[in-house]
Amino acid sequence: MRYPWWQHRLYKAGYRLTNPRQVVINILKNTDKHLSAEDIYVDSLKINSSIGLTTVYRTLDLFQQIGIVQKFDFGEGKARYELIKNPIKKEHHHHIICVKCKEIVDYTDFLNEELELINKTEKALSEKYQFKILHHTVHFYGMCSKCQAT
Amino acid sequence: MRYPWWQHRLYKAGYRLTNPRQVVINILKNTDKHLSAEDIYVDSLKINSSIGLTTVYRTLDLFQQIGIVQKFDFGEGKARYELIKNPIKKEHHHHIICVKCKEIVDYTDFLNEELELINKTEKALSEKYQFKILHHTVHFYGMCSKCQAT
DNA sequence: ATTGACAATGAAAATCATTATCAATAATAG
DNA sequence: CTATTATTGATAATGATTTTCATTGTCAAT
Repeated sequence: MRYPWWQHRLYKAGYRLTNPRQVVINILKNTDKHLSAEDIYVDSLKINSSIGLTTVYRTLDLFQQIGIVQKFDFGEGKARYELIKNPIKKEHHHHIICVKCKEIVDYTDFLNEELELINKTEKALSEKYQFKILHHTVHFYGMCSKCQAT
Repeated sequence: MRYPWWQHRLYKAGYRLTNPRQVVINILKNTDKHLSAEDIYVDSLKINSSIGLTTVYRTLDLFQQIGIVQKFDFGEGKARYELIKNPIKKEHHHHIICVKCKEIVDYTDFLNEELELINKTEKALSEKYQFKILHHTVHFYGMCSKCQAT
């Protein structure tokens, strides 16, 4: 394929390639953090100072719908976004979230053991419920050591 | 124990038993839906017309922190709440969410197969990352059949 | 039963992430 | 290169959640 995978997805779904979309992709590609729309907007201004926050929101929403980006809600009152990682690759991870201070810990333990189950589940669910599944999340919620002390 | 489990948790964590808290618990106990704060507020008015929306929010947040209630963010722009279900019991379930129309499907398939892995993971994570884990979520995101057609 | 300390409440205003509106601009087809 | 649309950006609007603060309720100790 002559285009990057995400560009393929854009075209295949009938959307155009624009500068704001490239900028957002690049920002996400170059971080391993979970960025909020605001974070991405601020970063995007460094590259193209005319990009609007609205466009960032629209772009992230679009990317999420065509399966380029994963949207996370950790209960902070705002969403965070990440490029979808291949579950087979190392970058794939899950999260532990403190219900009090909202600290987020990424973990990669047991992902191999989980992979088979997830694949099996994903396959069965997409047939049974007629969903085209794009990605999944596993979140453990609890209280971090600091907040337990309080 | 002479008190219901949730009441124990309240007292153990140093909180008082109040009418609004009882009302919120009762509403959650008598539904299998994922209610929003507003939903719960509306229902609570039928029981005690002087309860405020603010208190509902505060109560849900408190319950979430002491492990009575599970807070869900399905990406609708508002949170939903549910009493924590015992993973061993039948009521425990996970979710499939349409990234476009936000339809939420509960599923209980493969939960038995999952149980062992979840328990093992939960134990290991709580030791490794020093979290007191209260509950977990598994979400599959995709596009429902209706939205695929559009 | 009464009281005092302080947790909890409710009303209203404030905050803040996200979305709608709409005229201007840019990307692709032909 | 031009026409046709998708896309954009500025702004205003929305709506869920939080803050503030004066009032009230809970519970342990009288």
